[in-house]
Amino acid sequence: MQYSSGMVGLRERKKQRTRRALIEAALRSFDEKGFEATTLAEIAAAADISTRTFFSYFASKEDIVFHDAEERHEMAVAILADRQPDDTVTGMLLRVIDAGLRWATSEERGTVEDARLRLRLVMTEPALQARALRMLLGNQLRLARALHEAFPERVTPIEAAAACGAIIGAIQLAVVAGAEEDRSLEAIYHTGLHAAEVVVAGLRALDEAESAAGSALG
Amino acid sequence: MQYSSGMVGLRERKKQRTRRALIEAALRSFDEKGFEATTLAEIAAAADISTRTFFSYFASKEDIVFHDAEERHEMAVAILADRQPDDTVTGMLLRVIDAGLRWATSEERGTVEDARLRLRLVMTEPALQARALRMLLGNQLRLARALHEAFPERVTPIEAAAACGAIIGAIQLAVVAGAEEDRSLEAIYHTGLHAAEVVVAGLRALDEAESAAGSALG
DNA sequence: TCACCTTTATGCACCCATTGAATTTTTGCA
DNA sequence: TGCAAAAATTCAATGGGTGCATAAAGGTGA
Repeated sequence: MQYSSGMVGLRERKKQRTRRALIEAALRSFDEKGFEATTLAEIAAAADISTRTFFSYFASKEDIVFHDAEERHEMAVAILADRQPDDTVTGMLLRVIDAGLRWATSEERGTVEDARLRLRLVMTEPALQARALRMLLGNQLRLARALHEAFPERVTPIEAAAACGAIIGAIQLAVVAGAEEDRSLEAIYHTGLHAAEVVVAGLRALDEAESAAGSALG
Repeated sequence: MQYSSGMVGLRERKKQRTRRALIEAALRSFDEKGFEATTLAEIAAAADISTRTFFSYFASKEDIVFHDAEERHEMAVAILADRQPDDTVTGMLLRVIDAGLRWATSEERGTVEDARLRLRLVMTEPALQARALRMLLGNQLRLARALHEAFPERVTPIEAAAACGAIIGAIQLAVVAGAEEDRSLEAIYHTGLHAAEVVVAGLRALDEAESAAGSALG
């Protein structure tokens, strides 16, 4: 049952190799020439397949960049799935956020350069930004559903949606706003966490003190 | 200085008439056949211009749907621009939110049908959703800058971004999540307000009581 | 009213992503 | 080896979008 890469046939191995080749060729080209300037024909040629065949690997040019987004989301949902009796809504949400931010800024499976490139591309290329935002919206919806299922007695579906939308929306905007200056991945990570803390404390807290930097995270 | 439609030349009037014709023809067709199924050629033909000329009126097919989004955003920024000494961050933000929600769900300048159609299109058509999200992100950034300028002593630029991202992100997700059932425009308006209140109170409040429906709004 | 300049509009030739259909090549397996 | 299924290829077409050169108005001063 496990696809441990040794017991699968030639067919599957070849497919994975082509997939890898496509991703690497595309990312290299996006890096050098930009996303728009890179044509599908070039990407396909670099991986030795016809342009038509490209579409049996990815549904669109944009999808190459987000090829591993699904597992990230599954990780987030998995965290919510095993709620313990003494878990709190904010506690679990912050755990999800922390894991997600680490994922985006450290990137275990690829190099750190990949993470940096991806961030740059999404900030720069309109088509990728649009795709990323749509994906983010979809994932937020699923996350909200998972949150409500984890805490059915504390949050309504709408409140779960508000909570997920708020915390992810805050992080997203804070990161984008802070990205104007050249920043390290660590700085981005901390900006995201700070934004999350503001949301946990509530906007009202912004009016009650000079700064809302609290102790939301252990 | 005022463009009162009587003192402008024939050139300008003709341009506005063509623009109107494009918008109306396009929206009607989007409504009847869907966004994707409507081609630029049809839209242009309905307004009696060549398809090439279409692009001197709108930069893309999607832009027709959001033709009046800019003034909405200017209204939001205008609210923040005249902060009074006793205004609070959350108070002003809620005022902006309330105005924006009313704008989207009541639509003074067009019919209510226009508002309903636009919501349906954005929920349904991937291309429009992507465009809407990108526009929303840009507007949030500008709103965050305006918020920081209105309260430079209370919120840092990052906190302003977190606040705007949180409240708009919460509303967005709550509205999208709640849109699965057929809902009236009033119901959408109230869902949005409820989401905003959750954010104002803070996510932590979700853990402190059974429900977080508070009295954030007078 | 005419000549002249500036804005708009158009036609045309492209590029590129994406899709459908028909066909051919590969691979897995009996 | 031979055959069925999966994958890759070829070919054609659609549709959004752009650059460019040219034509048609519209505005303006003399």
